[in-house]
Amino acid sequence: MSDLLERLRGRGWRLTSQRRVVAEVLDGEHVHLTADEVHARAAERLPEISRATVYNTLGELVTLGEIVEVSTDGRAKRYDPNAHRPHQHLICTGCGAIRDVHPQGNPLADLPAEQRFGFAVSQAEVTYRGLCPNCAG
Amino acid sequence: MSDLLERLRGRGWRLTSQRRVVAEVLDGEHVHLTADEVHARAAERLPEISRATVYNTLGELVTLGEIVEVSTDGRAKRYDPNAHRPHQHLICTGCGAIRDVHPQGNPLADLPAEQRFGFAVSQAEVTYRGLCPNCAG
DNA sequence: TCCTACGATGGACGGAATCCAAGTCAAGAA
DNA sequence: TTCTTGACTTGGATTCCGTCCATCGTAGGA
Repeated sequence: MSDLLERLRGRGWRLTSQRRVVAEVLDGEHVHLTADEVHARAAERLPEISRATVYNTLGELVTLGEIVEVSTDGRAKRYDPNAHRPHQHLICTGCGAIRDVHPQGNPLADLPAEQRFGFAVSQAEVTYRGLCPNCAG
Repeated sequence: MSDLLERLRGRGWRLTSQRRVVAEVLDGEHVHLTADEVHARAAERLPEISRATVYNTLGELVTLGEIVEVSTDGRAKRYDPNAHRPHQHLICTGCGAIRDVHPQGNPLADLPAEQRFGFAVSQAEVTYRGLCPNCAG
């Protein structure tokens, strides 16, 4: 059993076949899938799984901090299984491909106190955009 | 007539009452409105204006670079009329309020060449999140 | 093995945005 | 000024993404 499933069990999760399959899909693919893509891959192994269950499970995994929601454009959210290493995203403006990137520096430190307007700023998310090699050709 | 309408005319826009009203709404309010809020404010002056027209006009203004689309959460997109001065956004995780902020430094420079994977990176968008003074209370 | 509360199901529902065919009108031409 | 035309507007239907809900099923403890 994967580390992910171990952790979920440790948190008191009831281990159903549906949750197992969703977790395995995310654990196996290190890409950024939409909920529908997760559902499609899960349904290959467990044909009766419903979309509602996939949405529920994804939401729970996000709450537990095991995966991260990525809202790139205004389209469907994507789910990033690489939640334990902090990173940012680089998105192709042509085809929408997403890569994890690790910029230097700390963007949080770049926001001076007088630019915080009394907010308790806790997070800085950076999205880089540009054309990928394929789309630039 | 406002500068914005001047520029649009210069670009060959047919100047309809609907477009004029939408442009005026955005020019007047320096907040981040949703398409529906733009429609509501526009309808105060031009009751028959349709949602489709508001969406069309917003899309055209985005293409022309006069306004910027902001996808904060998974909810409705917001439109930022402050497109000519580069800036980033600070969003309250409690109430969703948005402020324009001007961080120091250049996030684009923080992405080393070996982290660009051949992309022609042209833009870096930073979203800060935290609790605003009201929500922190 | 039995119980039961937690989880799964799938169809209905909702908001956001787009599409489309038909009607309207801004602005250049005469 | 009036005419003409293609760009623009309209609103209802449609799609897409996601959530809700009543009902059914089942994991896992007793």
